[in-house]
Amino acid sequence: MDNIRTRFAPSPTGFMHLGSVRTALFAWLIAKQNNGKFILRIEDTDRNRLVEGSVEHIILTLKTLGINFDEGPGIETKYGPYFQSERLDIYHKFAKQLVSKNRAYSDPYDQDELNKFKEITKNNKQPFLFRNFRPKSFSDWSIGTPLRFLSNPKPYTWHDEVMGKLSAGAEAVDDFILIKSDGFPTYNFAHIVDDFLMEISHVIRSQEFIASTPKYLNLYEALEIKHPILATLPPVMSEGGTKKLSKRDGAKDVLNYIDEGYLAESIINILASLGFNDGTTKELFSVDELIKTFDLKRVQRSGAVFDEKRLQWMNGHYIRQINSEDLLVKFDKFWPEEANKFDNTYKIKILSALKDRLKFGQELTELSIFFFKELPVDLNLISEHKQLSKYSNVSMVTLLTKTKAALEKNDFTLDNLQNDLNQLLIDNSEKPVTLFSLIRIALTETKSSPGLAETLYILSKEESLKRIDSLIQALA
RNA sequence: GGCCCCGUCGUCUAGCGGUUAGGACAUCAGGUUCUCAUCCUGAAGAUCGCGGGUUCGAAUCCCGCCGGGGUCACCA
Repeated sequence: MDNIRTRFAPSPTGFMHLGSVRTALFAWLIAKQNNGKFILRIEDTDRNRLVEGSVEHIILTLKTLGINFDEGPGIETKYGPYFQSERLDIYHKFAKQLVSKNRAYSDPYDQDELNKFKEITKNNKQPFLFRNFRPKSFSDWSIGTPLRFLSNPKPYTWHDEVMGKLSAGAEAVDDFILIKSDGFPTYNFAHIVDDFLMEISHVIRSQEFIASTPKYLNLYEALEIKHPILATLPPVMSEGGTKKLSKRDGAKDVLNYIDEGYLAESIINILASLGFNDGTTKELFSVDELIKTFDLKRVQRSGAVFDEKRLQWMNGHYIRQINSEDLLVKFDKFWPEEANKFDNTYKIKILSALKDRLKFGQELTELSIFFFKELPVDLNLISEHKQLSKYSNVSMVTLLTKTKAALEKNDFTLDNLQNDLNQLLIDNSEKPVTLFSLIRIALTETKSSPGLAETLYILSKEESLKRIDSLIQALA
C-alpha cells in the first residue's frame, strides 16, 4: 500500500498505561511495515484536563520503548503544527464551511435547558437525542458560542480492519458539539479535520470510539471527505478482567516498568502478544519480527487481561540474551549502594553469575548485596535448614575449619575450587546438601546464591576465608 | 435502560465443518553429582458461556438466552 500514515493522538492528561502504549505500538508497526510515517499528534483541546509535563512524559515513554515518531512535536513538516491548540484557525475554517453548507448551527441552549430536555426524554423512557430538540431557526454563529453539527441521521454499516463488519442504527447519529464555547474544537471534530489534513491512512484507536463512529461517518459525509481505514483495538483489561485498564483504576505508568528494570523489548513483546499472534506457536518476537509479521486482521477482537507474571518470564528471557557487558550499562542503577567501591570487572562477574536468576533489574539489589559487603551472621539460616539443624556446633566448626585449610592452599581458579570442594565431600563423607550449604551460609548469609565454586571465585580468597572465619567464631 | 462489541484451560492464545481441542505463562512433580534460578522432561488444568437448530458430523454456520465490556459530555 502507498503512503501509509498512522498516528497516535493522546491527550496530554498524564502518563501512558499499557493500553495506550499498545495502541501506539500497533499504529507504529503498521507505519513501519509499510515504509510509512508514524505521527504523534497532541490532542490538547480540553484545557481543563491538561496535566503539565505530560507531553514530555509521553514523548519520553515512546522514545524509551523505541516507538519513534516521524512527525510530531519537534519534528515539524508541512502537516504541522502537531498540537491541536495551535490549529484553532483550521478548525474554525472547517466549522464555517459546515455552517455555510447548513450542516452546523449555533447552539442556543444553556446547561439548564439541556438538562430539561434530558429529563423529558428520561420520563418518556426514550434515549436522549439532541436533534429532537433542535431549534426551529438558527441564529448566526460566532466564536464564543457552541457550534453544533447538524446531523443527517441514518443507519450505517462499515468495515473495521480488526472488528470486521460493524453496524449501528440511525439512533447512533446525533447533533454533537463541534466547537466549544471557549473556541476550542471537540475531539469529535478536531480529529477528523486533522486526520484528513495530515493524510492519515489508518485510524487505529481503542474500543471506546466504536459507539461514536456513526457520528463521525455522518460528519465525513457532510465534509465531503473520505474516511481513513478504521481499526478498533479491543481493551486491555486490568487484573481480574472486570474493567478496562484506566488511570483512575490504578493502571501503571509504563515508565514504571522501565524503572523497575523491565526491558523495552519485553514490554513491546508482551504488548504485541496481548491481542496479536502470527498464527503459529511462536511467543517471542523481536521488534523486527513484529514489523514483518504484524497484521491488523490477526488482532484479537476480545479484551485481554495483562498478566505481569508473563511479563516477568519474558523479561527474564531477554535478560539472559544480553551479554553481561551490555547488561552492566542497562542495569547500572540497580546495584546496592555498597557496589560503588567496586569496579566493573567485578560487577560483570556478578552479572554473569546472577543473570539466570533475574526477572527484572530491581531484583539485582538484593540478589547481589552479599558480594559487596559481609552480612551479619544469621544462625537462623542453620537452625531452619533441614539437615544442618541436626548438626552440632562442634561438628560444623570442624567442617568449616577443614574447608578453610583446603581453601588456603587453593589458587582460586574455578576448576580448582570445584575440585577441592568435591574432595572435601569425599574426605568428610558429607553430602553437598549439608557441607555446601554450610559453606554457602558462611559466605553469603542468605538462603540462595550462584553455584558455590563460582561464588567463592567471585568473592576472592581473602574475602571468602574471612567470612568462613566469622561463622566459625559465631559457632564456637 | 437504549445502542454496539465480545465470550476456547486461572491468564495470553491456536483453531475458520471431521484435531486425542494445540502452544505459552502460572501451578505441581522429576532430572541437571549443592541452595535459588536457568535448562530439560512430565503432570494437572477447557463438557470450547448456556440452550436450541442446520449437518452424516459444529469450538467452528444460524437463532435465542445468559454473562462481560464499551458508549450514550461544551472528555478524549
